[in-house]
Amino acid sequence: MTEEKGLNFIEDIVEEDLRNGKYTQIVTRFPPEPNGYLHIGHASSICLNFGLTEKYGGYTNLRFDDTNPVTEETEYVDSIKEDVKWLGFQWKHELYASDYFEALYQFAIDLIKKGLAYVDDSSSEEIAALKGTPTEPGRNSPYRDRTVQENLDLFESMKKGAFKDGSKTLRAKIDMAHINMLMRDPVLYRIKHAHHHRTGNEWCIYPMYDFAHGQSDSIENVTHSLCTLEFVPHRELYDWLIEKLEIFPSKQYEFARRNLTYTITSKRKLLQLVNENHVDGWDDPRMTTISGMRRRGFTPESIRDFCTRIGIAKRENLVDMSLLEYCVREHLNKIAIRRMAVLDPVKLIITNYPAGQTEEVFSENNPEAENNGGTRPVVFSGELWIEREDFMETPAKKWFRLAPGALVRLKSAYIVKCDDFIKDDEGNITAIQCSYIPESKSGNDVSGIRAKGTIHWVSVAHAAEAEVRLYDRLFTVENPAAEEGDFTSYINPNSLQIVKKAYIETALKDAVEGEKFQFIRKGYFTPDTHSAPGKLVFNRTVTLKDTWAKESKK
RNA sequence: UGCCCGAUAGUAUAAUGGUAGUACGACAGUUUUUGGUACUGUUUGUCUUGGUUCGAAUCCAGGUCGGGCAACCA
Repeated sequence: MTEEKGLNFIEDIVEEDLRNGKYTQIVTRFPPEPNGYLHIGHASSICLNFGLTEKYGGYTNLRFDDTNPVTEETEYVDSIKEDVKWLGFQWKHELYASDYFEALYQFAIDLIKKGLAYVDDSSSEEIAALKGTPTEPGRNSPYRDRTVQENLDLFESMKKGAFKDGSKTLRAKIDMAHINMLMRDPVLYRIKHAHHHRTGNEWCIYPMYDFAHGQSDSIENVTHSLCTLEFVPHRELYDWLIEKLEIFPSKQYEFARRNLTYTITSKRKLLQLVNENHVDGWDDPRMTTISGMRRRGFTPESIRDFCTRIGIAKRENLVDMSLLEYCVREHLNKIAIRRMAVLDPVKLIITNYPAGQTEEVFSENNPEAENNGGTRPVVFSGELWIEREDFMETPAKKWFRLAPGALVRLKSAYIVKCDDFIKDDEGNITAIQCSYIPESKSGNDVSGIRAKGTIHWVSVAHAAEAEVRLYDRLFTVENPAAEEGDFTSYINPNSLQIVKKAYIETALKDAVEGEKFQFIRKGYFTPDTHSAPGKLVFNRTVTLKDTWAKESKK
């Protein structure tokens, strides 16, 4: 079978490497630093790395880039593993850069012996001062010409804890006039007397990213090391270290990180939202973290579909949130169970329905399911809750819901005609009076009447109650990170609207976390993580498309 | 005033010297007991100037614009 869709530039590289026999299988890795929760941008990277080995054979490792003990925590490790698994991917090996601390230490000694690294006593300010600028060369450190033996001894003392934080570093000896600033004798090791989440107090020197990442890739025989564009200048150093160390030549390739409108994808900024209590935690349903989207009701399938659709390239981008919403609607439409819930209730009284009478009507569970999903019984009565917005005292043009004198179908039940309505002293409508047409019962309608509109309802005497949380975009601007000033000043004050008491049909009473529902005509909903029987809480994942909302604005 | 990366409809992404496609969005229509879904149609694009070529989004040169690079972060 031939591939119809065009390949992205990384797939091109992989196919070329496979075709010319450079590799017989490929190895990739997903390498998060455990200093925060994963977000939609990581999902894209995960899909790329795991997707590549699923497609071309080989495997993908999960590797925690835990070389900075002060920012990293086990809580983050656990959440990252959960999120990757939830997205539906299985890593071959669970690995940690900290597993390689001893190996990396030996690499450093190797470099020193080759005369390619030295211990520098300069402070970080002094190092910066000698670094030069992008347009001026740097100057050599006074400690640059120490002998190999002296460097070996000093480095060993560093490891043994003889020196204070910041007093010494190990640096590569490359070229202080190099056009690439990262090649101007980059720091390889720094002293940090800090507790590490895995190695405890065993080490007091920690490798920098540049001395850990490529070597870890190499140790694991990673063939294609994929990272984001900001690491392009690091590639030269990545290759230099592998060459001088004479180890497996992993290759780094860079792609553009994905950005999404009306949100942020920066762990630092997400952490700020959490710390400053702008949101309810990392898994707040308004957050585009994996855990937030999971709690909001997104499915792994929809997120993976989204990542496939936005693709991978090297140019800057800002993807429309509407595409993500499309993907989740597309999946939920197929799997979500249809139920009726009234969020903003007003009473509808059927004056010609016998007082106290009830009857069961049957309503489809999911018309999009293969065999229709079957039906469930719903109790109908003469006193119902309907949505306040489904009635208009003075109907707009093209309005075909309830209005004085208008006919409307009550979903899965009867057609009713609005005869009158009642207002309180302040002019609020408190009840709508209708008469129903007995011959129009859903399923065997012999009335010959056609109602253009259909609305949902819940019987007053049989309704259960639930809290419903309606979410909107977290920011008021498309690209909060690019705006002037602090991004938190662009937070949407109406991003969460809580409906304390919504009326739901009885079939919804046993809803549990993980279940997906469509509240007919209102959107897709899922029980919140803190929802409990008797105290139900639903999160709105996304609204349905609403062409009437557009029409009514005309 | 150095080096590196990039530029294709509103957005994202294909076309790898040979018909500029696809998806989302927008707009219009058909179907509909969800103003949902489904289906149909319409709309809009190669940053710029030269060059090579029978032929350039693609190759070359210059320019413009956007992003990155001077952490003991990753």
